[in-house]
Amino acid sequence: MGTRSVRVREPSMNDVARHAGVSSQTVSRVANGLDNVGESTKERVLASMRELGYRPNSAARALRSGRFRDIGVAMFTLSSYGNMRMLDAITQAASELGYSLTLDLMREPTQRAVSGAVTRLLDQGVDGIVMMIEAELTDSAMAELPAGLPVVVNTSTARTDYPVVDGDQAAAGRLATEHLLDLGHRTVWHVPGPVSSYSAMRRRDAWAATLRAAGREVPEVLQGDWTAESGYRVGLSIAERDDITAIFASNDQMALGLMRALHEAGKDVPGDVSIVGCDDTTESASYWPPLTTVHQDFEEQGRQAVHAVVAEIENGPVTPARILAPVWLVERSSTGRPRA
Amino acid sequence: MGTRSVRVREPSMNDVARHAGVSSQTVSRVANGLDNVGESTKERVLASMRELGYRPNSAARALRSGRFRDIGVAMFTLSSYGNMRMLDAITQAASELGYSLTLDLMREPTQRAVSGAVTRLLDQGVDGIVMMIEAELTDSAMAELPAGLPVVVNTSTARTDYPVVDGDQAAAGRLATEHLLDLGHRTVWHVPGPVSSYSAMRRRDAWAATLRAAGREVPEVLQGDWTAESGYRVGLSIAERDDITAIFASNDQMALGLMRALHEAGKDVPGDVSIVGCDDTTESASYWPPLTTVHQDFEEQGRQAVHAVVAEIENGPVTPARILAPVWLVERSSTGRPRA
DNA sequence: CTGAAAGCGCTAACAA
DNA sequence: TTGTTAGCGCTTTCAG
Repeated sequence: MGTRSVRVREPSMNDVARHAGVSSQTVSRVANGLDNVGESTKERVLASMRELGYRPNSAARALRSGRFRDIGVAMFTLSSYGNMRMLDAITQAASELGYSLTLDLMREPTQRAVSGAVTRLLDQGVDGIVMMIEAELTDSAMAELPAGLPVVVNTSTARTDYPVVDGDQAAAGRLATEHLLDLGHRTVWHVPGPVSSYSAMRRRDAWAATLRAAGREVPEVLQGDWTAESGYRVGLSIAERDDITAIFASNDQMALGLMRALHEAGKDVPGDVSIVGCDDTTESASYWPPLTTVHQDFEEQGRQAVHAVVAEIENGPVTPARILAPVWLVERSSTGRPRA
Repeated sequence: MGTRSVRVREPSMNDVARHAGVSSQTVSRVANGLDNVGESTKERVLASMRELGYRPNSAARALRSGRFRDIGVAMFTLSSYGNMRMLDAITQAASELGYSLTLDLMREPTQRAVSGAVTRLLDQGVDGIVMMIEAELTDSAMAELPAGLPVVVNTSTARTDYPVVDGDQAAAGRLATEHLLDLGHRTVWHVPGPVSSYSAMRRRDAWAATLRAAGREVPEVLQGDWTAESGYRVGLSIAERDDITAIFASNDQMALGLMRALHEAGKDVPGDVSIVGCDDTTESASYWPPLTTVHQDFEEQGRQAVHAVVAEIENGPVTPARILAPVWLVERSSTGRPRA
């Protein structure tokens, strides 16, 4: 303990080979778990490895084999609940498949930032990339990707030449809206996420379509930007209106802000206004009141994304699939029938 | 354009050298930004690089130089607000210093899990490791680390032979408690995080010490486990008691759960009970009521951790520092004077 | 089942 | 300022 001195040379395969009295080739075979090695030889090699504290040199291996067994993840802020959950699932899935994970965060939603992230990841030597981007810049940024690089994108885009994994945002918008309509509300108002977001756009479209299909009026949108703060501002702006009895917020944070504004204005949720969120963050069950929301299976999305890149890495280009993770409504206490 | 075909060989330094009519050594110098290269030669090489789409091979570089310019992060769940923020800051700081980041998540708080993570990171070839662990297993697990490996730990432990970066948990507990006492509360109750957590323990100790220093009774602890759910359960269990007027919860989520239980029981916050949280999560400002809490500078911690490992990587062992990031109280609406 | 030879792409050390 | 030589630790290929 406490002897954290200068770094010494790590033992190499040659060292192990010499120690075990075999060729370095045999050591390599043992290290890679190949079966064309005699039982006793294998034992001997394993023993030497242990004794010497051998650790394979991934640089040498990668140099030789051209594979790093490393996948890169490029995404914007971790602070979004969905991103965080997906990253969690991605790390787990990657490690289960024997891949390590290199993370690169993009600071701004610009094409430059995306290219920068991809470049850094590529320079680093990743075998494939999972891109978690949801803005419009996707397409042009993706055009720069080197041909043949396995890539999986989180949010659907116009392009269709790489696998896409996403939640079923259309269903999310529909489920939330139908729930409110079923409760007897005349129509449903909507607080969408930023216009640059594909997910937000898809939820919004589904909300409007559901309303139209039911023959209801489609109110003007109450623009938000994903933050609770924006939900709060929206809430303040409509707190005095008695004609608004049902609101679908495109994420839980905005729903939270909305409820805070309503509380401050002395309105009751769900007595005066029913609120539905989206994502089902861990804490939404503890909001006041506990939030009715649409659950997204981010874990599933993360897992699918990794499986898709790894499949591409190991088996070459596949016909790009488009995977939609299911969503479902979680009914809690922020919704109810409108007052008679 | 959908031409994601088979991968072709990437151009090497030799290719660039041939193309530019110089030696591969010169290309290397240009690639590394050394200044002992003629201006015109440099231009020519740069042009060739661009034309051929040259990208340095990090495996070869790492093999030769023994450095990957990669730091590993081992941590438990991403779902804790603090971890998430720190990881965010760590990624940013690493990329600013020209390091890439490999992430490994440990699934359970066991020694085995920690060793596993370290092993994977080491096999991957990281130059240093930032460990974000806060349980007691730290010490024994750390004992296994190879000598000479730059390591920074997030939570203080008994060991002192590697740099430690942490928030000032003692100040957090003191600030929260003093705030409530200053408001006129007779004493302050406490909902600590799990007993296995060092941070929780330190906040708790500070809470008790502050109470004792003020000559107040130190009530029994209301045990939580970081989740909002546990805060809710605690809240339910004390909802009927009129002698409890002030509670310090060791994180914001537990405070949220606590407030939900109090609301359900018809109690007013802060009218009947004042609540202080800890961490200052983004959403705590939108809780109902907006939460008074102790702000932790997780960004600072992440940044410091990276700077510390990188310093160790680049300059060799340093005398291990113990860095405490400052905390401060953020007063919002969940605290007030007790009823007369 | 085992070994020898060659070389992946790069940089450190030296020479010109 | 530029080039030459060698070799990092491993795996691929080919021989035995």
